[in-house]
Amino acid sequence: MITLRLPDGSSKSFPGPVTVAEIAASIGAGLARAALAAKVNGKLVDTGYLVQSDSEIQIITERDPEGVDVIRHSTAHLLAHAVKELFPEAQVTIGPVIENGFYYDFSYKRPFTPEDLAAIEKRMSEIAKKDLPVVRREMPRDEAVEFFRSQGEKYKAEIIASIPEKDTISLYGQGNWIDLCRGPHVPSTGKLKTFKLMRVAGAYWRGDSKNEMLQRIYGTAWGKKEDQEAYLKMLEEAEKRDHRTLGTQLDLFHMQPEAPGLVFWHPKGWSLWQAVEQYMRRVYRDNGYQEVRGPQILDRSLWERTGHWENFRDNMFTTSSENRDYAVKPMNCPGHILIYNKGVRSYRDLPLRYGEFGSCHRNEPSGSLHGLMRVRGFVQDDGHIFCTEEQILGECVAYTVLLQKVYRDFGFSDIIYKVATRPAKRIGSDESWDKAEEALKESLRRSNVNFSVSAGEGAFYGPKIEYSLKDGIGRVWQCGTMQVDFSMPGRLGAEYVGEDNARHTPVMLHRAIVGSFERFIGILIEHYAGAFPLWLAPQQLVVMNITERQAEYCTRVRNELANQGFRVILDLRNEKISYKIREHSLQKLPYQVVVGDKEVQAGTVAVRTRSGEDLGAMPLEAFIARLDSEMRALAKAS
RNA sequence: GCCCAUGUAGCUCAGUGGUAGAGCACUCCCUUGGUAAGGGAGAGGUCACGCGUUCAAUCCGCGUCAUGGGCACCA
Repeated sequence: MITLRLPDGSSKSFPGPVTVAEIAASIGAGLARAALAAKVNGKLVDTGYLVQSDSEIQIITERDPEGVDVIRHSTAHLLAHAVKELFPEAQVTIGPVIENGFYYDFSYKRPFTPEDLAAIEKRMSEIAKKDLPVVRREMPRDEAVEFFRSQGEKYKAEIIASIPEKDTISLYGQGNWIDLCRGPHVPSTGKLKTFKLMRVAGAYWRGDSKNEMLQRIYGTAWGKKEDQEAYLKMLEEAEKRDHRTLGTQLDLFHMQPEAPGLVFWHPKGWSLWQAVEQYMRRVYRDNGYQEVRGPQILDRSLWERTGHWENFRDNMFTTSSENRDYAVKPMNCPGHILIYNKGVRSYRDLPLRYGEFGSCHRNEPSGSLHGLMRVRGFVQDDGHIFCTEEQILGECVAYTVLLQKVYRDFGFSDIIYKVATRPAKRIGSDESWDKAEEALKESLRRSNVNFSVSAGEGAFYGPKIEYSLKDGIGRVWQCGTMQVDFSMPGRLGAEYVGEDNARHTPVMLHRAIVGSFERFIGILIEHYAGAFPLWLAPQQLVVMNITERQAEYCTRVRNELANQGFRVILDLRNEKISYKIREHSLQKLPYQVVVGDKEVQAGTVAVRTRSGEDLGAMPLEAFIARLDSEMRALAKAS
């Protein structure tokens, strides 16, 4: 007798061992049809799994996240099956589930083309329609290695050979096709109805750039058709708000072949930059940072002392003159230490905080460049805090509070926290690491936030907190960082005189809130889809006339708004008002001011918002008061 | 850096082995019109760059550069 507990709390008994499919059928015909897999005592299994003892069981369908994952995994198999039918020489490797879908890597003599993709997708649908049962079977490891080797699947054999010898391997087959897999999978290929192949790309075998390149096919798969449609729609939306597209449309910036990975900021883009920079400058000023500025290039010998010349030589831009070698700075910290070192510091000076809008250059690999998100020249809101180990906690607590306020002001409310702890290869004593890691964690606890720990992911010179924000369409970007550094102050000879009148090496904290301005502005562009809140908008207002008769009045209104500190443009062109409104709406200006004879006569302005709302006519002073209060409220989510 | 694709007017994109086209933008003219495109005319391109094949190359081949999608990298 076997008793099963169901998620609703009820129980069901069976006279002997019973499969998941039979259990589902005993509950209802509908559930039997919908069953994709099951969770037995928390473990995900196939519908063919035989339950042999009392268990907690939950039938998994496409409504469960696990069900969608099973569908995606099985669709990856379906893809491999179709590829093997169409291209028998192709060798299979791995095909995992990823966010929103799956991929499968193949080794083939030539890259797959978009036409191949269409043919493969068609074949996948055909195989799915046949509703082939998906069958699990098990095999000792060595037998499995032999099996795949005999099939000419050397990659698969290699993967299995790296599994411990004693383990039993599970294989999944459908029709005449078979693959190594942990499972679980859907009961039959007919369950796979909603999928789409997205693209082909190269990917290294086992993720190592020393290995050969495989052909990776990406696909998306869903339980419900509507979910896939919503996903494809979301992709379209994301494409529309791509910062590169908007950068051109809104005339913010451009890049060109003479300067790959470097940005030409146009007037409107630079205006946006300045809004961010001036805000961040206030952040420095109001939080105990002294703004500094170091030189752009520094002698090679300095980079040898920091270790950069040895470790990052290929990624640094260098230049030489009069028999001296220089490197364009890839980071700002050495400069800050050199400033710190000029003079004798006392423990009374600590914590000492420097902040810089530091311009750095790194020769990133050509293939990694990506719009504003990954560039070769960038500016960081780079701050360094010199302090004692005891002061780390207090500094981190204050920093997290500050970062939260900054992100909120920019319109981001969702922040993700991660602490990266000591790696195997590291410097510094275990006591120091203990103290520093605990300080980072404790600072987050005191901020009352949830955080995850990435064990071993810290830098060799110290642990760090990584702060990521979630944008308007749910994408996550890592921007902020707080890193403890036990190494660099010592390397460059930074010290302070302690209470004991002896010299000590300070701890240095590296911290940035927005990270790279370029990237952060790229994120802002996409977050707001170019419709920036008033305080960030490059052009906040436009004043336009209806006929020539109001030109002079419009000019006076423009001048007054400009005098009040607003970024305002004047549009007196000989065009219809609807034409002008359309144009400035497309340029996403927050407010449009219309002036016709009526307004001139009444001494008012007619105001229209970006969203198309007509605020009606009002005295200019009333409009300015409204703008002022909106500016004070700072950023609001779009 | 690696794989694949792409590169035609300021922008978005058609197109062809016989040196090119549209829409928008731009200039000029008409129009002075009240909340998302008024009308007409004009100007604008070494078809990314280099080398080949060819009587002839924007088109075919090779190379370079850049961009895009991934991979790898990211102090």
